[in-house]
Amino acid sequence: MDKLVLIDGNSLLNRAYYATPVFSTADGQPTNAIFGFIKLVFKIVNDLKPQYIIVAFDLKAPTFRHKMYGEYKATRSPMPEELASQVQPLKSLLSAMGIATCEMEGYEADDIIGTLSRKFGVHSYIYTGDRDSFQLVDNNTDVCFTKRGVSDLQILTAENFKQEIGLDPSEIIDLKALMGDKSDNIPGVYGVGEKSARTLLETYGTLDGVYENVDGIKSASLRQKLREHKDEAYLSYALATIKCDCEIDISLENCKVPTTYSEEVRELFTQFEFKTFLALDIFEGGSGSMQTDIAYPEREKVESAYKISAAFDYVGEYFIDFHEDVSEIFCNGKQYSVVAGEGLSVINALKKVFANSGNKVVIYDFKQFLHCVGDENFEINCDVEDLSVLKYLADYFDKSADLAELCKVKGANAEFSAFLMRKFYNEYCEILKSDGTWSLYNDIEKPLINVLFDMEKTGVKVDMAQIDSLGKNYAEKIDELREKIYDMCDYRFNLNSPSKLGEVLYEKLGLKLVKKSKSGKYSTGADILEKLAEDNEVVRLILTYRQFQKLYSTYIEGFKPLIDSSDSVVHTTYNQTVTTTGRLSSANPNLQNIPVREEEGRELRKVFVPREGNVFIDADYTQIELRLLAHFSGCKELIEAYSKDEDIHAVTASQVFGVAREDVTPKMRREAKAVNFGIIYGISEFGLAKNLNIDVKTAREYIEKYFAQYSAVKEYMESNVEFARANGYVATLTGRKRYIREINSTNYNLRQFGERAAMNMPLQGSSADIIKIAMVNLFNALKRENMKTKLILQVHDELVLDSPKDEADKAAKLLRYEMENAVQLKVPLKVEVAMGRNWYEAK
DNA sequence: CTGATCACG
DNA sequence: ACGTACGTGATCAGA
Repeated sequence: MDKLVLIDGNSLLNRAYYATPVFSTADGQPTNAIFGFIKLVFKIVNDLKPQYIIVAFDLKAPTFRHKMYGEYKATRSPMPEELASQVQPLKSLLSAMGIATCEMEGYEADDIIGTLSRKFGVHSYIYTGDRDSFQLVDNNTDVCFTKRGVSDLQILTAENFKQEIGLDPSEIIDLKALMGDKSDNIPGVYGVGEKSARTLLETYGTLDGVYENVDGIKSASLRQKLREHKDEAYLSYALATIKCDCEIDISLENCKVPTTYSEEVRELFTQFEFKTFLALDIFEGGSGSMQTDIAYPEREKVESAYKISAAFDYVGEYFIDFHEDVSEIFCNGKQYSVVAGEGLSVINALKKVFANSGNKVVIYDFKQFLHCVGDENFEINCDVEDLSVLKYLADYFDKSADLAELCKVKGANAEFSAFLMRKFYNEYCEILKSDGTWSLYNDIEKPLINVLFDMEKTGVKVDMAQIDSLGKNYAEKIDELREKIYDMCDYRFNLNSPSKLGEVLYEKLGLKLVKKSKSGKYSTGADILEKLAEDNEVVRLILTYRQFQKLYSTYIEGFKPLIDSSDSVVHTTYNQTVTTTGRLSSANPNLQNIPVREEEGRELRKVFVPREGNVFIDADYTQIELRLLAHFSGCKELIEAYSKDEDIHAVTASQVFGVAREDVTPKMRREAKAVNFGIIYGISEFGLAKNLNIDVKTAREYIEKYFAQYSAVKEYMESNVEFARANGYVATLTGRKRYIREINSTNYNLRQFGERAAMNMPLQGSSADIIKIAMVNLFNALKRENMKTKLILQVHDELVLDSPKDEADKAAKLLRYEMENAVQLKVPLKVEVAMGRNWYEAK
């Protein structure tokens, strides 16, 4: 049977808009929704191979439903401007493409689709993001529902409908009649939600059935609700019913799926800057192949060292998807699947590839590869590019974990991973080169890979005696506290379970409930317990218990298995490709969150020690993000304060509280410090109030005062938000980008979050840029000076060196110099350096 | 496998 | 009327 595709144009354009990050052409026309829409159309045509296609649209004019019920869709907020401006261009494009569209005054797209699905005696496939259309499913009609985004399709057919939805298609109308529909403002029966509506339909079958048996309904309140809102229920039934017998004058002949497209379409794609589509062979004179499919190369399984050795005599580009057991390697037009086994090690086979300076290697996660090499004689003379780092910088949206997943996400065959690397590599390079961030990759991130590898490989030495003795102390404390708490509560329970603790605290001990968590459980977070602790001994003990429990489980027990028993060294892994701001992260173990704020935990830093005969040199940027704020905003007061090396929090305090510098109290300084932090985070009254434990009104006054004093900062923050709104992203000093989809969201909370992220990222991210530059430069300087000093730790604004005593002074000077001079800003970068026999002393 | 909690910048 | 500081990772409990 012939296939007819019916697309709910408005619904899918909307989905495409929110699923695709906002982007625009050079002249400012947003095109993301159009792109997403056409991509989906191509995908449907390609996968389903239908004979006919029609796209139905709603019109602005009121429909028969509005006449029935004035409030119909009244609560719907208008389309965002960036989306509205894409509707007409899409229609023109579809028309140029020869794809039939249909819209009718007085009717919605749903009605058009319903009617057409019954009209021609073909099998219809309805594509929509709207559940209303579920009622249209029958033996000749499937609904392809875009669950999230546009690619996650749920296919509903006559066969699977009951199983997937739990109802028959026609019952969708009865369901809506009872429960209503918030998005369309269909009232339903007030007080009846999905749950009770489904129960009713299970029992009585239809809306009529429900009302015929309304007297027999057990629940008095439900019975009353149904009686009271009977009119609304039947009105809702009428509103939810899709009309399948509209008068539509359209013939199938005019709805054929095009095979090739005119020059006009090519021009429109060019105008919209749709490079992906221009690359397709779908224009007049071409084959009409919609296949974005790449012509995959020959792939050969190799198990003999001899054979692969011959292949690797080739000089040129190599693309390597490295795994110790099976590596995929693409070179010279062919992909080799190298299976490690007796007499064939992938590393050995690759030795001559890396040794030949005429080669260029593209690999996914070079640092990981270097850890696997292990061979002292493995020389690297060729240029090496890391696709995982390139992807991190260029592909802002995809969060796929590894190369195999990336291939799948891009709709390609993951077996040809190495071959596909070339395609991805070229795409990413082009993106970085065209948006001016090639140097961020080439001069910072790429050399940083080797720095991080060296840091990880070197590792940090651990004092085993110290960790054991601390562990013992903590364990004793924990036992003691646990028994005391059980005694005082007169009840033994799992102290580590927040939910049990909540029950005991609030139900058994009858403490005043402050707040419930999202999932309806009692909150027992430290900020809440601290308020209760003022006049409750048990709560104080619980807080202390928690503190030691954390230290013991995470930093003693959690650490032990990660210490190399042969030399007492821990090797963390620095992840270069996870954060949205450009920071590194550290894992297994995380060495970037070793306690420091409380003395009990700070002791743990005595565990980390230099190697024999060495000292630690620790250097911290002081307030680097606030200095960047001064730089970017150009705020005169801040720049002046930093130029004179003044106490910035005290300066802020005197300005915000309107007192002379010498009259600033410690409390005022503390509060001003919180304001300064708040500014960096994209301040909100509520957040500041919570942090300082003051009321929202006071917090608001602080913020207003701050912005009144530092108007340039206010303008700078606003400009970030504006920029993000217009461009969809914000950027750092080096051009590192973060796209913020939430910035134009219609959801207030999401949008607010987007705005705070837009304010924070350039500061946090530029700080990350700067320390990365310093790390690369320091690494080179240490090498240049032939020094044995090793960079071993990075904690966002702090670097730690493990340095032989006889070169420590020189190393400290280099360290300070490279950090302070990584970049030139309008304010000086200040670094505090300290030395010590362990991390505790050096900080 | 997610949420709550808490360690850091 | 709602839910709120930015960025991470580890551990534990309880589905």
